[in-house]
Amino acid sequence: MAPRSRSKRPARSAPDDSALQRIAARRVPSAGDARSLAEVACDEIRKAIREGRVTTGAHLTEVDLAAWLGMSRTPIREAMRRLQSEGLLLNQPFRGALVMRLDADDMRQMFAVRELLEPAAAAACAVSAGPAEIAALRAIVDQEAALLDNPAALIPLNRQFHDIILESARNQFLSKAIAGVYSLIPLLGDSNLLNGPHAREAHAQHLAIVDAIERHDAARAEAVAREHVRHSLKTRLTRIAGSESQKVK
Amino acid sequence: MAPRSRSKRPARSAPDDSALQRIAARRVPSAGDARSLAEVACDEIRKAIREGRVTTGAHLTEVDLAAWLGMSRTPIREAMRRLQSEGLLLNQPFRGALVMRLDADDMRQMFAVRELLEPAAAAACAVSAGPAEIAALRAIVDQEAALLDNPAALIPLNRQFHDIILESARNQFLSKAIAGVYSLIPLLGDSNLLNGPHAREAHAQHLAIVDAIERHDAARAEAVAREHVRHSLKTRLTRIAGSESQKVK
DNA sequence: ATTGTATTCATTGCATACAATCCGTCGCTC
DNA sequence: GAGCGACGGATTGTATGCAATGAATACAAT
Repeated sequence: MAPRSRSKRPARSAPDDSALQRIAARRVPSAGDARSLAEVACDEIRKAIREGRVTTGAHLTEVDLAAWLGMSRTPIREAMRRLQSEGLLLNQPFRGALVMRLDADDMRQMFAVRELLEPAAAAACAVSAGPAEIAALRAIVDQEAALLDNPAALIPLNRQFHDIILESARNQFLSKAIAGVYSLIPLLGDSNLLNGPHAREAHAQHLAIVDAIERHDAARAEAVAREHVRHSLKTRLTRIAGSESQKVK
Repeated sequence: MAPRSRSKRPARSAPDDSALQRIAARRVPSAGDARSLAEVACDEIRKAIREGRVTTGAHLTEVDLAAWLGMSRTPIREAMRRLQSEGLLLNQPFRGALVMRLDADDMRQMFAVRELLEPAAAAACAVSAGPAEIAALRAIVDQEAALLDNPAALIPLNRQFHDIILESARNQFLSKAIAGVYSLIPLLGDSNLLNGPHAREAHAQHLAIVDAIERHDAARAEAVAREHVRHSLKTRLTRIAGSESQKVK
């Protein structure tokens, strides 16, 4: 435990470079930086969670985060509220907020919903995708093929792939529902794409999905997308089972 | 009226009373007026939208709402942000927020998602519902049977019915996804349950769903729930088509 | 030693003041 | 008369101060 750190406000002895960066960025908004500090805070906290720089169990307080990011509590409040409603943070009554933790059962629930939504999105995309969108999907899959051993490049491509399908499905409610689930994926730990064999299999499935979409074969797109989700869950569960043995509880 | 009923007590004058109050408040934390002003504002605005007291097109500003509800802009901001992320309000850059308007196409998109999620919830409920939950569902359907011509009573029953199914499905992500869609239903206008024939049909479908759940017949529960959603959409589209003729542009 | 109580601390809720920003308009120049 | 820039109103974004409250802890009494 590293709990009571009353002296969590050095602020003058420990110059916070990121804090300075934020202040500088605010004083010189000429670069078209129209983002509010609340959005900045949201993204920074999200990134910190994704990168594991804030551990599940540490309780984040408004003042600590404000000091960290060099802004006042107000935008921090707003960011924390947003992250709480997204499900990334868990509001602990008077003890700050915890980073939400998802166990294997949560993961299964989450993938059960993905297995409902993503195949539907793929099917809708197969129905309504135009040539431009199909070309964009094809381009992404082509890039993937050349980067199968480069997870750092693969991850944003994967995100783009799914985003394009979602947009082509032309259903804002479906998009929002899936986005609500996607935002919690960082809580599941490292991406599956760090796993070479999984990345190859996922790429093959992406390819099959694009082929089906190009032929406007909704049933096939749906089936492959469902298999894609199932395969992703299987990989994650296998990984968890492997690391379970070294968990000290 | 002014919901300004916050009881700020000195908390020092009556030791025994305050102690008892604290203990009671701890046992039932969500029952008292421990709601923050932001929550109050959220509920008030929601209610105003539901009751049509704010028209789509009027732009709500923070200061106006703050004056209306007798609080400062800070909790209003929080409430507006929440309603925006729920999709009830549309943030207009620097001109206040609009009440979101959904057209027939939005409605179809929304029901397409409901048709994915709600049958899945009914199926999961059929698998995992215990006797207590089945009894609760049965009780609601029984009450419905006696109130088929009383929409004001039917509407909360309907909500409870779906809530119990959702909880019994034991999937927090499914619940959140459906909740995200449900919260926008007030934007669709009056409830279908104001329509007598529809209310009867909906009740019959509820009954069939409970029967299936009681027999743990997931496939049947899923099929009836899907039909339930489809029927609801059909009723709404019919109503819209009827009122379309009197719409000026 | 254990229990009940008072104090202190950490944290949030809310209000208010101020700065930044956007849009429309008016006046100025050419 | 037309283009253009500055000003003003409206609205939101941010900082900060204060009050309230829950939790932890030290302390006294039995």
